[in-house]
Amino acid sequence: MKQRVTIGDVAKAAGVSKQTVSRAINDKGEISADTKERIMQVVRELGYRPNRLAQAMNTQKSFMVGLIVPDITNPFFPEVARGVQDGAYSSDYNVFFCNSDDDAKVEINLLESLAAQGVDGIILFSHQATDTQLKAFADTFRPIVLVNRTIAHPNIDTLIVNNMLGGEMAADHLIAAGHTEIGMFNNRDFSVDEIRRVSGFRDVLIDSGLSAENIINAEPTLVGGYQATEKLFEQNPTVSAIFTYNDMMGIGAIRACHDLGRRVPEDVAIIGFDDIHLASMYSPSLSSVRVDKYELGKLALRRLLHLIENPGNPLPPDNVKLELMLRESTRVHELAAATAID
Amino acid sequence: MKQRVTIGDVAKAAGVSKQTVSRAINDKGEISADTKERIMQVVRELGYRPNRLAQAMNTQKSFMVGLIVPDITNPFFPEVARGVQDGAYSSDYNVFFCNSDDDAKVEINLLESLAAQGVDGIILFSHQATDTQLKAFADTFRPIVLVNRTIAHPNIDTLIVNNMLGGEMAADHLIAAGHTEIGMFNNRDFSVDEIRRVSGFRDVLIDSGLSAENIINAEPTLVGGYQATEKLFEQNPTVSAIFTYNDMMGIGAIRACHDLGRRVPEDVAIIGFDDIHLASMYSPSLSSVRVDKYELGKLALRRLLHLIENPGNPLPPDNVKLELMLRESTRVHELAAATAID
DNA sequence: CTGTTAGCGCATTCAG
DNA sequence: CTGAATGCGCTAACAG
Repeated sequence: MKQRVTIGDVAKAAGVSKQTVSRAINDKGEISADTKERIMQVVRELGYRPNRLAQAMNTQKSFMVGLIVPDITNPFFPEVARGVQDGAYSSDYNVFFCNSDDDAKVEINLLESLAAQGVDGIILFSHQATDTQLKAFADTFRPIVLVNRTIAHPNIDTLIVNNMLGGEMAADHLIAAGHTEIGMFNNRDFSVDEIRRVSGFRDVLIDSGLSAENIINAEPTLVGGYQATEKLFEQNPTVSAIFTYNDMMGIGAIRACHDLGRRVPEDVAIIGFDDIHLASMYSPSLSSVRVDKYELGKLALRRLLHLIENPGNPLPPDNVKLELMLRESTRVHELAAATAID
Repeated sequence: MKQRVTIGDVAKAAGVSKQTVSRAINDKGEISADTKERIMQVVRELGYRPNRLAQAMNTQKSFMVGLIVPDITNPFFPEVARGVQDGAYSSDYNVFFCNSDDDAKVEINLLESLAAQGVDGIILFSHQATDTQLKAFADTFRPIVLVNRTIAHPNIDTLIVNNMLGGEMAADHLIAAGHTEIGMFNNRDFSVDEIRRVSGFRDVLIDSGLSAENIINAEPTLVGGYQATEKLFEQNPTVSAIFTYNDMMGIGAIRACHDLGRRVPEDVAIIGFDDIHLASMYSPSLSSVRVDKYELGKLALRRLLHLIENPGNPLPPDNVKLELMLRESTRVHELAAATAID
């Protein structure tokens, strides 16, 4: 294989020093317009591209960032990742998009590995690592943007979705529709901001004098939602509505209802969370609290890049839009055919 | 922020030279057992981790690889990515998992960007860039493993799924079930190995004396499959079965049939390709030609790492398993309730 | 405006 | 078995 062309090759071909080439390509420092033009000409001819690793050695800036999520196969996260990547690419960054398997040990390993690899910062969705672990890591690292979790640390910034509000929106709707026995599926892990969506939901039930006991903890996946549904109806066969921690659980729940001979929405209304693309294409389509995932990714990246440039000075808190999308899974009296793709 | 500890810090603390530390951590070169033990002790105490960027400068090996796919939000690819990443992590590599948007320009940009970033190799799912473009890139780069596409070039290795066979399996089944008017949804782009799944399917139809004209080209997405279905039935309302390029199109097709008042499978049988996790959870569940995605990712990575270690000597061709998964979308006489999660 | 020197953190020569 | 020099490709700090 041909060796990649270096700054030295360009310098030689242009008859100048390496430094001058560096100045030309980085567009800084004074340099005469025509030598610059001449150099850029050579750069183009030789197809030179600066070696980022070498650049990173001096500048301590690698133009790499990490994105760690618990489950890369949950469609929510790839949609977030698109937002992160599009933002990153337009600022000339590359993104390590990593899967932690929702496992504390893997999370820490990934953090350490990315740090050793030299990333300039990390966007982290973490449920498992403890505050202490994350703080210890942050001590020796650079900016981290933590999503849906708050840790007080100079290197850790936070981006929170108003999950409690989302839960309340869903609860208000189901109660207004007349449901009195309502089930909730929560992520099996808690103690983080994210599960506020379920506690927000639950608070509304309690305020309305309804039972708030029908909670099942399970994996936030298709299978988790499926099994939680079986369990729920074993415990309480009279439930007529379910609110799920995310859409994957909601879809699993629809499928389970189908297999259990309970019709959705006639017998059971279901509302999910996230509004992944699939929610509107499922059959019946799934009502859901929409999170603007692409925007969420873009915002997280924006916060991170800002912190990289301005250590210790995070942007003012962002607001991620939420919207209750009502579809067939909560709709009884309208015709299914009226629902198009959205 | 505390500065990350370097090899020099360890050397000083252990009272030896940097070289000796280097030897200790890399476990090569002769070094006495007890000085090594002493050094490793200090390494642990200080929490030292070698800086990969610096290592890469000398060794020309960054322990980073790229994975470029056309659509990160198609669940097929995250499942492949898991295989790639799990393989990579166990060999101490990090993976840039990138989305090309199925756009030639983006593909090339990503390739160039990853190359500048210093990756040791790239796994590429590409439909858009031309052979010429890819060859030109490969000329100045390192190993590439191309999936489902063949290009003769010393730096380009190939991993092919036997798509033609998969198509044939699906066709055999539908014909045996008595279908005579069968639609096919193909990826809008062609000329690559991957679309052989549809041509394999088509060949069987022709050999059986059936019409092979009901082909629609569309985006390989939910919406693409949805719209293709509308178009297909406009053109030929008598079609009783559809084979789709991938599962996303298949699910879009089921949903479209539902909205068009055609029952699946009673009026229309549907078979997809890939067997993404969702296929078995959709309602009705989608029959599909299963590709072992995780294994595919692992194999691709294995081929790539082998090529990184042994330039120019690819492994013998691999065989990715295929299996026809029959579910509700092609099943008329069995009870839906009989289908559990699989 | 341009060239020279130095060094980022590490591994690969070599001496000792 | 260990230490001292040299350089990976590039940029920052100086010279000139």
